[in-house]
Amino acid sequence: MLPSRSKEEVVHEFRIQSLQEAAMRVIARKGMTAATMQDIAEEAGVAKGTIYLYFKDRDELVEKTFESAVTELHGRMDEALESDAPLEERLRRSLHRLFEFFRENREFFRLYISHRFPEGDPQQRRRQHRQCERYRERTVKLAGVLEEAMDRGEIRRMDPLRLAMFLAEGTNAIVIERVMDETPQEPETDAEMIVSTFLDGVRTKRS
Amino acid sequence: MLPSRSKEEVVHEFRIQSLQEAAMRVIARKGMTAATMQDIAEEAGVAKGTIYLYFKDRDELVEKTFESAVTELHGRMDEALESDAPLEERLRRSLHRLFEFFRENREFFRLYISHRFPEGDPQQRRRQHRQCERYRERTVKLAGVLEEAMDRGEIRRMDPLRLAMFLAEGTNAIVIERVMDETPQEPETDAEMIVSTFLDGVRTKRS
DNA sequence: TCGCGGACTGACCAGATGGTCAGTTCATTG
DNA sequence: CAATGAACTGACCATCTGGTCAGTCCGCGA
Repeated sequence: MLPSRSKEEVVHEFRIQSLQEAAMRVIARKGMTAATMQDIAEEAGVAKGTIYLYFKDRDELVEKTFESAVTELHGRMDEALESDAPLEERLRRSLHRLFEFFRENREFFRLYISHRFPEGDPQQRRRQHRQCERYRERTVKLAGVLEEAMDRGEIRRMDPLRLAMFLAEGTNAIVIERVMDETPQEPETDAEMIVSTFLDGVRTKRS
Repeated sequence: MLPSRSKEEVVHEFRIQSLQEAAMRVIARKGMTAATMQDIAEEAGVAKGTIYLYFKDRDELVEKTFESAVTELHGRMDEALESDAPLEERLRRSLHRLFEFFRENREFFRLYISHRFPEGDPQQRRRQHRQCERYRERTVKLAGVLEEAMDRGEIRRMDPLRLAMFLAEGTNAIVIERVMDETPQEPETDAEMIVSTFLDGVRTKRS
């Protein structure tokens, strides 16, 4: 049983969430650096000062926004990856959830990729380091699954991390097209194409 | 024979080039939006105002800088892609040049990727559209080569553009690791890993 | 009904940054 | 040597934006 939260706490959390959602929309529309606090406040229908009642500063707002969404996404994908099905099936399911998530949360995409290459001095960059790590988590997790499959002899042996990066970024390419060019398509098709290319390659076999 | 250029023109072009190189270094160090005109001027060893003698505004400086470098990179890669060797060989050579280029021009990398997801209003974004196109060029070119290979029966038939995107982004992943984590390695190794994964996949074949 | 206090507002401030331009430097030329 | 003007400088300006805070609003309890 969850501790019964007072009405105030519920309202408070609701505000936080709606501010985060507004931030996601604005960042998606204008880009990470171009999205101003004023923009986000207007999008959320509050005054700029109100945001500072719920978040210490701009960085905290962006960080928390990113954190919530990425936790949701990674949770869904990990669940699929952790089953005991064969690699092919696990990859397919995990990719399916990835595409599904980005189809539901198109806004999140820009925020997501803007964290891959944090800007600013190395000093400033340290603050974003943890968020960059969240991105890397997914790759490391995937590398673990791949290494396991190598141990079982399902795939050939090679550097698992590098292979995971190749797969993860290649997958992103498809997401990029879907989100940026607004070409809706069944997640199944995309997932299938990636899995089969990854596992079997594209070369025609000569009998 | 090139039209003999006057001494002034030579000096002028030299200045432009050294300003562009300074811009590349600063952008690589501080990031696209954090790099100020003051920073770039200091890096080039001139006063801020001097930059405006050679470039209309900040946008033009960045655009021209990007343009020069990307033309160089694409030129090198296209040359490799356009030979009449089998696909495998062409891919290998092209990737080799890509890795080589980024090893020589680490600075360019941040500028390169920052153009993939232009920020700003859709209205402002239009100015960057052409630069975004330069990025896409490479993918389209690659897609053409892949389609040709499909026609010849070298690889199985599928959406060539999507396949090219997958390959191009997957390749970027490796470049990212090399450039960001500063782990030098022979371009040959990376290129070989990508080509073999792409062509043959990773699944162990059962006889 | 009154008054309390937390939620909210938005004018305001300080710092940063792109861009300007009046003034300076200096090689060239008559 | 003096005059010229192109190259260059850097103080200055206008604007923008993150963050502040004195004041307003409003629901609720006495």
